[in-house]
Amino acid sequence: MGRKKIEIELVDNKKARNVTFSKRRSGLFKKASDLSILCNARVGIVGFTPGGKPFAFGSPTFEAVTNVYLHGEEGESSRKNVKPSRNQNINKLNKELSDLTEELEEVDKGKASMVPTDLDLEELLKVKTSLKDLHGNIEAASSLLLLAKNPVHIIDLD
Amino acid sequence: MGRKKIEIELVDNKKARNVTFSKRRSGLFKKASDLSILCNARVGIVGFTPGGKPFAFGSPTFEAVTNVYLHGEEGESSRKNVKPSRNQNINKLNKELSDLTEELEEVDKGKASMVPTDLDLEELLKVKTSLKDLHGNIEAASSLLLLAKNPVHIIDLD
DNA sequence: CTCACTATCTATAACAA
DNA sequence: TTTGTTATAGATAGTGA
Repeated sequence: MGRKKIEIELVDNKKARNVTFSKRRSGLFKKASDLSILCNARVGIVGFTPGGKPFAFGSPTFEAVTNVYLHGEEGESSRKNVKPSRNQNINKLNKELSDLTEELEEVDKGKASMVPTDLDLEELLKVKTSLKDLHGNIEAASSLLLLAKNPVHIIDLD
Repeated sequence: MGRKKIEIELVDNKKARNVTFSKRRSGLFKKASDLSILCNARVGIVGFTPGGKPFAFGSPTFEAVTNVYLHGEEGESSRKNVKPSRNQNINKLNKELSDLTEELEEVDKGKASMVPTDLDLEELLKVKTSLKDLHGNIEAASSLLLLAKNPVHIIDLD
């Protein structure tokens, strides 16, 4: 699939590895998206980058996947029981995060109208980036939790 | 990628759709596996077939994905013995998150009524520190929540 | 990181069993 | 539904900004 055939084994060069990861992750997401659209299926992907950062993807949306675990869906054989208390914990975490995001945005706006210095804006950007990571963290955690509570079929390659 | 180009839209013929799903899901799993091996990443996939059946795949294993939340990296040791007291821990962590959010709100309010001075940086540092703490708490909460789960059963599909 | 380029390799659409 | 074949469409390795 490239200029040269490669073996499926750890890419030793760290920089090349990251580039490969970036490209292939995008490709994986597209494949998941295509599969979902072509076949009216739901696909969720979660994982960790080589650097340990969590990432998640959902098609049509991540919620569309997790919601089936949470509430089941019409026309489908019942998806078992899920304890509401635990779901609320997850929802609460997500809400806290949403609230935090709003707060930060307001802080940002406030600063913008307060003769901000360049340094301030930089700091805010960093903070916002951290927030974004947090969201990814929660999303991945939520999905994994939902999964874990509902045993599913695992398929092995090979 | 086939004899003919197709649009990415629902395959109307149901039989063809299922064949497509079956093949593309395999392809997706392989892509996930390759990505995981090539880049030393962890990838988990979950979803529902057109027929509503759940499916999942993990590389290197599904547990390897979830374990990052448990132990940060390798190790799948003591996840079997879950203590009932965990709920208390979860609630406690959730409360801490709420408190942190309140703190941030106060920081925000403080800013709003404050004349922009060099104190801005101080406030920003507070926010950043709070965020860092939040991050840690969320990860801890996630881990505890994960601990509360049932083991993912590895069984053959269908 | 991300984007562009493009020669090659890979996945798969259409068929068939 | 699953598997195999084959012609093509699509993904990407290597490289450079």
